[in-house]
Amino acid sequence: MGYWLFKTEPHVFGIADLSESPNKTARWDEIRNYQARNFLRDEVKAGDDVFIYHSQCNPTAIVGMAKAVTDGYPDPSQFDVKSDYFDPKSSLDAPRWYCVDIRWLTTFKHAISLGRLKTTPELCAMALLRQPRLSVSPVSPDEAQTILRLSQAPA
DNA sequence: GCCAACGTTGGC
DNA sequence: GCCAACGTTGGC
Repeated sequence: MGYWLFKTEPHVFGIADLSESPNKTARWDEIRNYQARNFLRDEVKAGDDVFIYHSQCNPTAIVGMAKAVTDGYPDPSQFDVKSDYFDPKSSLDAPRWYCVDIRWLTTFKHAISLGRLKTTPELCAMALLRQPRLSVSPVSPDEAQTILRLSQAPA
């Protein structure tokens, strides 16, 4: 079972939107970056755990967890001519973009700020810190355990 | 709002 | 296939 980190801007869609209807799933879509796409298409599997990270806010932080309830599948928005995310170069035969459905699991009592992540030695190799612009990134099992430990106590 | 880093596009 | 120009992201 894998661990991932998904980034989102909370003023658009954040952990509060996920937890609002805890039994519903949310489609994590509109991702238009090839590296992130490759993870969604090839590696994200139903049952994987997903850390949710809030960007473009203060403080930026890992704020909770969700669970992937599907494998990655073609993002419908790429076929919707009315969508801003419509991609004329994509086809049903050869979809270019992928998405995944997730369900809220937990909202951390103590969000883990980017500053705290950066000063935690066990996390120095984290993809989030190495490639800060990548919106879907892998988390190793060791990193996941460290993040869970940090979430249990304030900084 | 600024700016650095990074990703994408398109002419050649 | 290179690379300059341009667009986007995201921390601050």
